Amino acid sequence: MKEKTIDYVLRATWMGVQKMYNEEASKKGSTMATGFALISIDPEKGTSSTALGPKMGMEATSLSRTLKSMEEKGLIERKPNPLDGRGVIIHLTPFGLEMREFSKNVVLRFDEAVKETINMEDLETFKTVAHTILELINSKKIYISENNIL
Amino acid sequence: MKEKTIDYVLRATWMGVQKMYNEEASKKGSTMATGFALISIDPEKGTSSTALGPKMGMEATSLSRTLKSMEEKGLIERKPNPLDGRGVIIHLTPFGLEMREFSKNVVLRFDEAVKETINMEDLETFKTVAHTILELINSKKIYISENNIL
DNA sequence: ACAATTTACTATGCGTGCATAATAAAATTT
DNA sequence: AAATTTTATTATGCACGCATAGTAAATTGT
Repeated sequence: MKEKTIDYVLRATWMGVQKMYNEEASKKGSTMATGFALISIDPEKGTSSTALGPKMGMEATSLSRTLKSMEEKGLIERKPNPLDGRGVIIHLTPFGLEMREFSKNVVLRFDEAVKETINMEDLETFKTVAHTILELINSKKIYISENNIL
Repeated sequence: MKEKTIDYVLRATWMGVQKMYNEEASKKGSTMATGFALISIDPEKGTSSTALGPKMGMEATSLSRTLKSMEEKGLIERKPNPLDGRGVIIHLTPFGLEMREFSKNVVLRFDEAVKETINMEDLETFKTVAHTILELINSKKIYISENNIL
């Protein structure tokens, strides 16, 4: 059996987690990305659109459609930022808060299940390796394809 | 600084790799998924549609659109399977073969870069942990949300 | 042989994230 | 103060993978 490349392992594992998260979320008529967003919104002070993406580890613009559907579902409200005419602060509705608890539990229980199954040193190694891979990519110094330095 | 959950680490890392792969592929007018498909198609014997998905670690149906666009771009040809009236064998065109080499190099160079940066034991641990996480999910025995056993 | 089931696809809707572009309101320059 | 640049946000096109549903050919059961 041929050795799997690192990208394959990463992709397959993340896809598995994603699928599980979507299955869980769909039990409540929600989705994975919605759950992540709910978790990342400050339940008291709210969170600006711009801050939300980075907080979730993604581009700020990637949430446009998700936030729109969350508003339509009554999970969030967008209130103008009194200090900045451009700004918007996203607040959770009571329903949003309720769904936030559910989403948070799904994530935490999965995290616990992993921690119960895998010993701490190995998990630390896992995180460190993942971090190093990301750094390697972002260092833009790996020579990948002929034409360019990434 | 709060500890990141395992799902977060996995997701962020895979997203980083995916982004890099797409940037590389776009230099040749291709995409990540197309590259993965090219790599997984047997250059000599070809590969059936059904076998391709699982070979790439995904559902067999997930490739419908990708394969269509690959055919339109002249990367592959679909030939009927003489042994099975339902079956189709996907073959690489000369252009497909050329692009396959490129894609393979991108993957292999990234894999090498990772291996040069991270020591082997840690990488092995990484792969083992990833595998264990997937097993944990697929064992369907983790209790995640209230209503159901996943 | 005929009917029922299974298998190999293909197509399509949905969610997700990136890139890009547009708009409007700061902030900065001049 | 006016002009330029930057920043916050939204919208949209594209790629990707899953789920679902359809079609046609093979297989199995009777």
